[in-house]
Amino acid sequence: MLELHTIRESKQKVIAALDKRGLDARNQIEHIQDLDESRRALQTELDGILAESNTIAKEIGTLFKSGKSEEAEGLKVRTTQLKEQSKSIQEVLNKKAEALTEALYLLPNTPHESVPSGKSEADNKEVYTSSKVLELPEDALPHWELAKKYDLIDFELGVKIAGAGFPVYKGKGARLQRALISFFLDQNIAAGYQEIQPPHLVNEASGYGTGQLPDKEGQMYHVTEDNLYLIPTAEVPVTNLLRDVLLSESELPIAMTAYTPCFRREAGSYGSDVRGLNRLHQFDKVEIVRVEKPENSYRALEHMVAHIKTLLEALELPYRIVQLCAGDLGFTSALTYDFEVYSAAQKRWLEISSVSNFETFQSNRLKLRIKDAHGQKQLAHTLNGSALALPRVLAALLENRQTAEGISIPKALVPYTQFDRIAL
RNA sequence: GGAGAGAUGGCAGAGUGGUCGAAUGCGGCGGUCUUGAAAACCGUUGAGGGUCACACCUCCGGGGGUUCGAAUCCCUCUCUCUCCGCCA
Repeated sequence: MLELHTIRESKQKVIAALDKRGLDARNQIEHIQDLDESRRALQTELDGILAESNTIAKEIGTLFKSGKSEEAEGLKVRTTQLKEQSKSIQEVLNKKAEALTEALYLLPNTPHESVPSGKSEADNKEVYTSSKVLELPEDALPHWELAKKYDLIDFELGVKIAGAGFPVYKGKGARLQRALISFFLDQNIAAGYQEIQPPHLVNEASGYGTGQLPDKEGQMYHVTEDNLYLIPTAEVPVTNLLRDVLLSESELPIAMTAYTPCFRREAGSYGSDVRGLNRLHQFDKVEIVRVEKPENSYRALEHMVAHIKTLLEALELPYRIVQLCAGDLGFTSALTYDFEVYSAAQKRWLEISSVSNFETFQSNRLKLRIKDAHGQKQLAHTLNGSALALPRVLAALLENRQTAEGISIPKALVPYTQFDRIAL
């Protein structure tokens, strides 16, 4: 969530930044400011009362010890009054503080200055395109047909076991999936990321920590019996490893990578978007997460982008990078690059990675801070990116690498798959 | 599922009603010594609010209560650990 002092000190800037997202936050910001001011006024009033009552309590103690119990009894009357006062102020104060937190939770992150303005996907800015886009023959098949032809994925069986959006990978399809996971993890480790295997269920505090709650409440599977959530991405458990942590500068940067399945309810999705592997309730993803000093975070973001490029190049896939416009930016992000792979058979771009700098938006909720050598504390910056999301990579591999003799496996993957072709 | 124990600063760990924001150790920071480092020794070192800065206030898992006064007593919730049972 946004920092209160930022709102207090640069109110107009915050409003302008949120306006770029297409959000008129003037009233919300005013409301927050009112709550903040009245909260502080009440706090000051309460502090005064508590100070007096502390002083009297000490006096009473001294009086009792020196045997002047009558005088002490006299003072008790005053403390009783103070107690009543402080109690009623405290009640109002708690309500204000709660309302303030709730109001702050509802505000999305402010976009970085360089984020292009715009309303939707259509306004995103293409910043890089890899060599040339493959031309496939007219009879090229989409991946769901290829998956069937070579018996790699069974969507119907998934429906029987769980429901739509829960594919069953079989034989070389399963092997290819596993190969991709290992390949990505190994590449990430080689780039300096520490491998983590986190829990796949998280508690409520973790959901709030990275910003899925309360914003995306309905998009996560909720195990109500135990009040746990199935993770929508490894970002949640991995970033929350650092919740309530005070880091020393020497511990930075922190770079972690994790493979996990991801679970998303995708309530409201429909149509051709959900065909095949395009949108699933359960999918695999390898994630990278970084914690950085504020002054280094944008350089780190560029490094992440460069690293993800190497993954796609190793897979020999045509791709482009787009910078999301303010209107398309995720709730928690200040700047996001999306990687999209071209699906020749579907004739469309498929998002396979999203790399973001959250600046202090997450760390403010997480209470993730850095302490420098002089004892100065500041919030860390958090970043993450997919490296990479599996299903669409798999889809793109199948579609882009189909030949009359079957599907050829990129060289870099062969050591992992142990086969270089999927044929009938 | 049953029984018991516990939750205190970056970490470990003392503290059963006022002298406790809290002993001690480790870690961190500064210094002495050293060519440099280690060791040793000396000093320093919790977090949040508030203030120009002080003052002041809050915080010993969360919430409530008793009391003039609570880390300490009571209630409650959450979580952790141990033993038993069940089990991959």
